[in-house]
Amino acid sequence: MTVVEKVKQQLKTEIAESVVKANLAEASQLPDVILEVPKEKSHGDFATNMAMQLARIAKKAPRQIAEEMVEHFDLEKANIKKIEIAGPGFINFFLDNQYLTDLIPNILKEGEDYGRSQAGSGRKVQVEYVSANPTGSLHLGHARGAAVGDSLCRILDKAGYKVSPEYYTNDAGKQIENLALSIEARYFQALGQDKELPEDGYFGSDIVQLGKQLAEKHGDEYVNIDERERINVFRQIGVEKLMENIKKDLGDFRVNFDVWFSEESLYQSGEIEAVLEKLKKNGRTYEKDGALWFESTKFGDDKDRVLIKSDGSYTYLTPDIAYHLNKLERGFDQLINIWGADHHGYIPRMKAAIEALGYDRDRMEVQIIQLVSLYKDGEKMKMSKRTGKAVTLRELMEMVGVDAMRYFFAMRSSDSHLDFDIDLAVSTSNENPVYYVQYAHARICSMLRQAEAYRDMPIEEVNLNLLTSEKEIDLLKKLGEFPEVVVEAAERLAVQRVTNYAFELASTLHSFYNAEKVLDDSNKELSAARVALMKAVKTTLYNAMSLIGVSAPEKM
RNA sequence: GCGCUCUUAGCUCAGCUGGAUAGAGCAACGGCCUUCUAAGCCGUGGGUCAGAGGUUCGAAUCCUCUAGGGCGCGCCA
Repeated sequence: MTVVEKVKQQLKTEIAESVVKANLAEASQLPDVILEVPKEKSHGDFATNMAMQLARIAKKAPRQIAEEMVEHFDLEKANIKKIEIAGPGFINFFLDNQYLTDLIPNILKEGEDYGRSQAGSGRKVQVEYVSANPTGSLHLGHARGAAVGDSLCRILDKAGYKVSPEYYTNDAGKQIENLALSIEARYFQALGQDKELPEDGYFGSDIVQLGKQLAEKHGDEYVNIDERERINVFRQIGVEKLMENIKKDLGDFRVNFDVWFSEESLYQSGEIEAVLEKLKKNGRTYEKDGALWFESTKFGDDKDRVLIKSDGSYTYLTPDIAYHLNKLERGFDQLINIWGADHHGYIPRMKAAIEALGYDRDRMEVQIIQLVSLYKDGEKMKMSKRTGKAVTLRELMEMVGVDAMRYFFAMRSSDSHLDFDIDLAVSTSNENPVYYVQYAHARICSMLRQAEAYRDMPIEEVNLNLLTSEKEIDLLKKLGEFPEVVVEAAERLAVQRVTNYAFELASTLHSFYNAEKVLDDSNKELSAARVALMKAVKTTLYNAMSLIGVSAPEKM
């Protein structure tokens, strides 16, 4: 438990006890004690709305209740300097903030682990994201999903969950057939022969390249073999090659997976057959018009879904159900799927399937990633995977750099549209928030480089009680918030909380920097204390930035 | 048409699951470098939280309706 949590806990206990002591309510009737940090500084360090909540139970006016509570407070025990009753019945607490300086030795000791907590109590969470078909390069939409998914994994891990990031490779089915046919066509074209691409083929330049490479490497070796065999070979080569590219792109984007799960493996292991059997046995299927249907409407879907088409092949849904059963059987407490906005209509049927298989539908949680619109020179760029004209993750990475992309994608809540302004992301101006945060880190590093006399001083020898100015207390408070921010971001799957926090901490630092001088030879004791504070800020900034995959430069 | 979702300052968005006078950044305007990095700081202006009802001590937040945007609604994937 951090110092801040201890103090808050203490205060909550005091609040609860004051209610009981004042005979306002029985301990059993007591609502949860809510402590908030007021927006307005003049409203104290913490505030509670307990008096208002008790109005009905105690049958008294809130302000009257507040007064009776205040009479029964043990100020010393709860570290309180001053109490005020304000507004409709808020009780504002002004604390002796000296306790905050204890944060510094803690942060320095914990280092990269500052912010880590046991909030998730080791619950096993699987996060499946990106999962793009190996039929081309990753584009902008995937990039946002990748950034959000990876950041989320890092945050969940920090908050004490046991996280398993996973990529589901759709290496089977019709789209892969089309990929093979597209490669075949490009291969023939590279050999100077005429060959049409299939109607739903992939027109990307990477496929053209691949066809050319195959022609160069293997000549006409594949021209005269059996067509089935040729398609098979191209399918394998295509999946392997494109997955290789995808992995490379993701790696360079600082996104890593523990598990790459192959759809094809579900066919080979017989799990698709097995899940169909299970659904049939549970009486959740029926036959109609020569197809096998899943009664998903019994579980809240708006229409039933076909599992086996009348031509005998599976729909997209079928292996996906098998995949989700596989995940559930692996014993995860929670499955988090990160899907593009175009798949949101797919959620009810997947939840229906999970329920039909006998699991709690809420075991699976879907985080929707909304579309990204790219702007360049004030103009909106359109993306389309099929025409091959899409802006790819790789291209954008080369244009604006990983840091800017990761920051921008982690900056907004993922369920709202994002306008990505390329010119803004590359600009090295003050319009660019990435630099604002990085600059704060670099600034501290610069100071530490010059702080030879203090930077290696053991923390026990530093008089931290000298840190009493308003800006110093602001910084300390902000530092203390970090662990809670991580926990909240994890619980609500809200990556942007961490980004906003990093921005706020940077802002508090810049403000402090302009108000106070850290290195001052005429006051060495204070300088030493401030250097220690700077080290703590540096560590916390670094940790926050790591969570969203943004680098923390030492010089800019 | 039905379902999901979004609508907050001129622009892009936060808003801690119901709290006090709704906040940032950009843009606009005015200040701050003989002092540790001015990619910074300080200040000013800017709002019918899309609209209308409701729930209650209290609503941007919860419920209903309306308007507008996005996405989805295949024996496609």
